[in-house]
Amino acid sequence: MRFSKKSEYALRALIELTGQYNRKLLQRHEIGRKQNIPIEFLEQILLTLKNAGLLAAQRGVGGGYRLLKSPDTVTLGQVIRILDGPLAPIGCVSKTAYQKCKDCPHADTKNCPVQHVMLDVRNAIADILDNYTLSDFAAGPKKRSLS
Amino acid sequence: MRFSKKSEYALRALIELTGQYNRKLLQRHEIGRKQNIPIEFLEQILLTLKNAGLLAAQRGVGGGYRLLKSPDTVTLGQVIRILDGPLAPIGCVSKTAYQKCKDCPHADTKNCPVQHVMLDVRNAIADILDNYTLSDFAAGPKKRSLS
DNA sequence: CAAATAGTTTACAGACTCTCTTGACAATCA
DNA sequence: TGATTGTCAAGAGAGTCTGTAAACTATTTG
Repeated sequence: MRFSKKSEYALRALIELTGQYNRKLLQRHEIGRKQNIPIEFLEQILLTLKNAGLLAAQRGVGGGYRLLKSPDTVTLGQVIRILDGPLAPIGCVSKTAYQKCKDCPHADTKNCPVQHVMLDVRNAIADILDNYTLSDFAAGPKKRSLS
Repeated sequence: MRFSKKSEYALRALIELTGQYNRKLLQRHEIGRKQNIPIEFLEQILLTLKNAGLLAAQRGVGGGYRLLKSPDTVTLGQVIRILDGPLAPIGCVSKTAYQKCKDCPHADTKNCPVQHVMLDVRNAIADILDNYTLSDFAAGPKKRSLS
């Protein structure tokens, strides 16, 4: 039950980009060096984030990446879903990418014990990650609701 | 961010075994048939659960598996950790299998934003799964604290 | 004892994913 | 034009996931 390196790198890269929001462009190698991320892999990740509409890129001399959306409006949940897909621990409790269980004898009955507890888990995860913005995140550890 | 089929099958199998706790032995194919689980794969899972001390097995005619521990004392968190490893979404926030970050620039500083939020996530997951017993689980959907 | 039953163990196969690299290409700027 | 920087497609290598297969051991029944 792990998040991928991709997601982790994406979040770390976004710390840098949030720090430069509305300021300057950041190049791949700057981000890679500061956050210690393999640069070619990072590139893929930045591209994915760009294609998802979070970043803008500029080519050529003095080019680089910048955060397109306000860091107040982007949540960690959004970022992780872009890289890792749904937060839900099993497909049949995902709200953004629901998939019907194929082999569960309780499928469709609304009485599946597995589904019930996994939905709790999904909601707990989403409650945290969908309410945590890049601004919160880049500001570093701070008071949060309750653990 | 998915739990494996192994964990899901394990939980479904344990519903059956909890239902027969202190009653009769259940054979692989009974469990497999009722829960619609590929029998040879199920076998591996039951073995793993047995080796973890949750089940007892008996060979020969009339053999089968039974739950060894009281279903009140076994939590879903325990089961999932046996099959899928730690609940934590990244190694550096696992309480049962901590692993130091290798590439994080904040490693060891206690100021890592990623670590901070992921710890929240880990705790949210563990709070649910480590407080949900097989008895709760096999009893089916019921009132739980708060979602 | 013999045969049937049922769990045990080991091996592995196919598909897929994860992490990362490579190389050719396109746009921008000096 | 040439250097810089992002874009895109492909794939390599290792590992994991989901299962299958086959030989083995223990137990019970007859």
